[in-house]
Amino acid sequence: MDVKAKGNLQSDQDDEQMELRRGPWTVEEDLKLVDYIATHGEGRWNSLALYAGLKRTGKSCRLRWLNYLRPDVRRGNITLEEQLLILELHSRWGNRWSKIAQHLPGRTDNEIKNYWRTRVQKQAKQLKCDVNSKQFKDTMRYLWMPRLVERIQAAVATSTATTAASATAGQLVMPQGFGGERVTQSYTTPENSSTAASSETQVSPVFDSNDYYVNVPANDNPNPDYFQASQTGFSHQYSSFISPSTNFSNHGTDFQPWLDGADIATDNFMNCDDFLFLQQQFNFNM
DNA sequence: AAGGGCTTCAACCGCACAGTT
DNA sequence: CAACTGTGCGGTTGAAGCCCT
Repeated sequence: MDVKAKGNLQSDQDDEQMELRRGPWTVEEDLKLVDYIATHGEGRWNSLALYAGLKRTGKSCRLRWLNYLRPDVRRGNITLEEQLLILELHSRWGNRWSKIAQHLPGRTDNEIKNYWRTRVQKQAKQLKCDVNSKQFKDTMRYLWMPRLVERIQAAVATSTATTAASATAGQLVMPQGFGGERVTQSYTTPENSSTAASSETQVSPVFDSNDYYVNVPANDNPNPDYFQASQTGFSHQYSSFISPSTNFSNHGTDFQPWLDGADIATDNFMNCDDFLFLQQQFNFNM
């Protein structure tokens, strides 16, 4: 057996004692793991694997449980709100996937990491720019994120027209001014996490009214009105980074891809027009 | 229909670090 | 204090499914 892990002596010993399984988990293995944890709880993964009769490493059991079998794991497409939050939190913390995941209940760090690599990095690659470059970050901040905000607003406007908005216990509520709508959210931000237990917390799901700008160096801010706008309220933050006086200011009225109703898909935040526009911007500025 | 390329995501790996012995 | 053990994290891989020709 190919044992590459050298940092975990216990794993090596386990390998020597019995043939360890690798690769995809079977239904039987899943059931064993779930049953054992239901009875004995999680933790002590190496011994858990042994006592549960699983020919897996403790690490493998832990990963399978946390990323797949845990009852509160959310599956399915990343929603627009989640996309927005991921972009925002990544702009703050970088590849701190587990930290980001803490603010998206039910989403795992692995899932977020995969999302970033398959969607966001792919776009950067297609634009032939580095995902960590200022240009790409500005693109996220001034184009993709406002685009997502607009889409969320559009979706909310549609849903509230048919069903009365109801903020249920445990959900968070976007503040008034976020498109004038009350948007229930199920995630928490660093700013609200301490108060998330309250039944209705009036916080920004994406930005704290100060934090976002505090983290932007003065000479990194393309818009002199930016900070001032941030002082005046949540909605101004969004409007200000929708129309920064930068590379993207020549959108005029022609470029409003996020208002294209046909493109309101939850898993693609960039359509053909977006991409062509961005390519032009990048070529122009390079 | 087939097969080659691409995308997605579950799973693995190596490392770091904290706790325990 | 050193060795050992358990856990968590970020990076990477590879199998499976999808898409295109």
